[in-house]
Amino acid sequence: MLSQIAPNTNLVFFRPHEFLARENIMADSLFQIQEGWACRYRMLADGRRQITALYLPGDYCEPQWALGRPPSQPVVALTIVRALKSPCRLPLGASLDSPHGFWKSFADSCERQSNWLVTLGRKTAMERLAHLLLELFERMRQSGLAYGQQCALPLTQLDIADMTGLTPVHVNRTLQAMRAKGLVELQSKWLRIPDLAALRELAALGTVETFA
Amino acid sequence: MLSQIAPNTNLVFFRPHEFLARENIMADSLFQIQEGWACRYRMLADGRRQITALYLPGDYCEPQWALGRPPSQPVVALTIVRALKSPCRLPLGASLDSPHGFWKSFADSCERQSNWLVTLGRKTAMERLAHLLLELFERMRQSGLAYGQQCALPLTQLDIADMTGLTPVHVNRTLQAMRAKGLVELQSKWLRIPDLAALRELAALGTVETFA
DNA sequence: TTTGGAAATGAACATAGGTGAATTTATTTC
DNA sequence: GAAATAAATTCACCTATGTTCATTTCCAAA
Repeated sequence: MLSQIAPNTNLVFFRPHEFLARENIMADSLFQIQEGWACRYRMLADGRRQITALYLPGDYCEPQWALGRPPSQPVVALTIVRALKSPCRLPLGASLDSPHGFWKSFADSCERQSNWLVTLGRKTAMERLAHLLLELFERMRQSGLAYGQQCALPLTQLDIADMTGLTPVHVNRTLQAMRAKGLVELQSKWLRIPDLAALRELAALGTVETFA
Repeated sequence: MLSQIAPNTNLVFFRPHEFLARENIMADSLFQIQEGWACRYRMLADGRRQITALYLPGDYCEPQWALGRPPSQPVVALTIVRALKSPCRLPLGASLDSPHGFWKSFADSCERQSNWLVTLGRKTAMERLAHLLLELFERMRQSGLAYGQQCALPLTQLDIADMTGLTPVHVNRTLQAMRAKGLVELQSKWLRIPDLAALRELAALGTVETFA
């Protein structure tokens, strides 16, 4: 794959908790995650935290930086991250018509963000978790990182809480209820979804949504 | 201003409740709102609704359509809307470097959306309302539609509830509490903010945020 | 000017999810 | 493989917000 790396592109690594970008500091480069997970978030003054995006292998971090303004939220590695770094200004021969690549990725992330507005604004705890686990599984599968009904899920229950707008205690309670119903298996950073259709129904509640 | 309208651009009108776009039906054109308000939303199967974007005068509706995929959520007029309609594919000589125009507008809407994730995920009812009223006031002011500390706000309390992820009853309670504290005046579709700084502090809770 | 429907308000009660603190189980690290 | 640290789990109790339904106020249409 090395032969596909464009000029001005090089490999970089981050350790867990290391920043890929800090608030208000102009990003000079765009990353494409090769391996590992990262997240964007915002902290409130009293310590409340909300994760606003997750970056998985294959994702660009962060498409919006190409629109030419400094990151308004920090991005931090959740695991060891290996990424391709390239100059920030619309790299990658981004054509609006190509069904893949940068713009596709950007449109996907906009749509996911909009789906999360619905989930955070209107869904119950169990529906939120269903949405999250399903979305992550589908994204991992699209990158060829799912194996049957399973995939890696290197998030702590605290991370999950900060993504779903719940408390860690309630995430724990709710995951147990979901396990009891046979909706998910989740242990030691590994997710299995025994019944995809059931989880989809729970997450979407009848709306037509594709987690892409 | 008529002289500034590009070829292939023409004026269109919508009545309240009329659709500017429907779910999954490819938009053939992009609107720039001249007058009136519209919103994008999603309904769940049991009737819960979440508004995911508001379109005010000056806004493009909807930047994402230019990325070449059908709208995933309907857009409906909240008031009488007058808009400029132009062919959908990246109109407007959109240059990435211009500090205004299409891409600026797009980046703004991405950032607002991300701010709403934080608000819906982590903020209390009063903080949510403060965020909403402040954002709307600032946007109206930037379009020259605010007068001193006041501006039009043609939303019902039901609309506000569907934007903030609350119930109409609780919106009502909370607005009254805010009135009692002298934080806002809101009556007959008109908003006045006696103390901008106080409302900002309540909305942001110490995080550095600009509602742009 | 009336009138009919929408919007706002009010009040009593219910509950999903939050809080705080302790305990147990995993996971690193040396 | 023992110690140290982080993550998950449990429990008792609490509260912000939801629910239901009635009442009042506001407007727009005739």
